[in-house]
Amino acid sequence: MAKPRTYKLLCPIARALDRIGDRWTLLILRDLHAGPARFSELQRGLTGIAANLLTERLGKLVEDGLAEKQNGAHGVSLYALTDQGQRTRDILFDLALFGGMFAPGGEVIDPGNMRSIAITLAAACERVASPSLTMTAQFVIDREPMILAVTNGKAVMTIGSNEPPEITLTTSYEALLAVSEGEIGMDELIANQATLIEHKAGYAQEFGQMMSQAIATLNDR
Amino acid sequence: MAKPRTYKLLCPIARALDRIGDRWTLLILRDLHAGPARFSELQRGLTGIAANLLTERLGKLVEDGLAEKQNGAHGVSLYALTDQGQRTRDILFDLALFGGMFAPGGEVIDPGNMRSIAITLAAACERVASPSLTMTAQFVIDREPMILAVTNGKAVMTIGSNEPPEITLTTSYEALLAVSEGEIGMDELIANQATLIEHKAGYAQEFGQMMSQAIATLNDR
DNA sequence: CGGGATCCGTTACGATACTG
DNA sequence: CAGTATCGTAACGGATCCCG
Repeated sequence: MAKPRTYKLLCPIARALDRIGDRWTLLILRDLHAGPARFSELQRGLTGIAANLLTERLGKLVEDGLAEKQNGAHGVSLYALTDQGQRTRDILFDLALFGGMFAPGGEVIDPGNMRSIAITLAAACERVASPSLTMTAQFVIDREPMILAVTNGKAVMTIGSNEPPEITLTTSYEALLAVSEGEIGMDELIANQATLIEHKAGYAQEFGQMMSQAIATLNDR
Repeated sequence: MAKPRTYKLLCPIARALDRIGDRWTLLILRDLHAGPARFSELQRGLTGIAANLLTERLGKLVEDGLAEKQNGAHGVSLYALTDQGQRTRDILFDLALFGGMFAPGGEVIDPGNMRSIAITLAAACERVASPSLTMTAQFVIDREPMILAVTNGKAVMTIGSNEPPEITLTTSYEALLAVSEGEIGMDELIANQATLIEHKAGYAQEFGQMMSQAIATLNDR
């Protein structure tokens, strides 16, 4: 009788899962937390999602008021989180920290773009940042720039380069993975496989310390 | 090729969802957070889950080290969270608070047992409890007892009656729903549709205040 | 009766092809 | 580029049966 598969329970957890519990939906939200994205950008980042599923999931997110379709420049349309959609942030933070318990599978898969790790890095940094910390750091990973804005201990990572950073870390996805797997340390990364530029003096040490601790929280097995 | 539907991505959120992202799994964990449960108890609480799915999900949770099968008294077997499984707590807390944004569906469905609301009540109480608060409260909802243990601001709700409470609130599921929907206030609940017993003097006011605020956070639309 | 296993119709997903 | 359409396959839902 054309009934969708919903839990139809009064429990708020079930109500939440009826909106964001479907396959792919939380990963779409994950990517949208790194800033507005176009359809093809999302599709590229979600290795292997079928176009029709992405269409359907985005449609449901819009319908439920968690995302909206914006008209960007040059007639391109962008999907962005609404205020309500932003409130999935804590859930994704927790999932990222919980998922660190499990060893990743075998082969390294090209993630398509860096959106998939943006919120994870933000979660890990926020976990270890002191409540008073404020800094703007730029990451350039495989030539893709992203900005980590830490404001009074709250961390947000956004794809692009909107704000002038106090520090820039340039490295590769694979090298960063090696760090997150504990194969090399943050110090070795900076020494051998990355470039760290201080645009303002005195941020390098604090940044390095934060990142070391942050990445350690992603791998507490 | 017998490949299960996993994301196979390095992102820890994807790794997390590969363990707990399947349909029903998070709801099973929700119920297990209220204490060890037998198969039939879980099945009754998860209105409509097919037995084979519950079997499969439990098997995967055990395989992934998130739950374990215990041998209880009289040869009954119990499923319980492992330490790793306990770490889904924050995720469920956030889901409960996020899900409060959405209005529940039409019909009131008998939840089968009270496990489904245990972690939600704990989440709401912890959200509003001061970091120094410690108290033990008993809820008896539709004759089912559960214990809310708040320790230094951390809240855990467990089915049963293991600890002597300082206060007992006896009421019905429907009345509690009416409060959570804002139809009646906590004070009206206590006055008309519930019994509040202080086993130690002086806890009633603090308890009532906490519950009012807690339930308000479950309904911030 | 509790704790599942088996079977089968229905629904959702995944891959590819196609269109404005 | 941003989706729609189609179709084979995998997962789910409900029922029935089995076993201690």
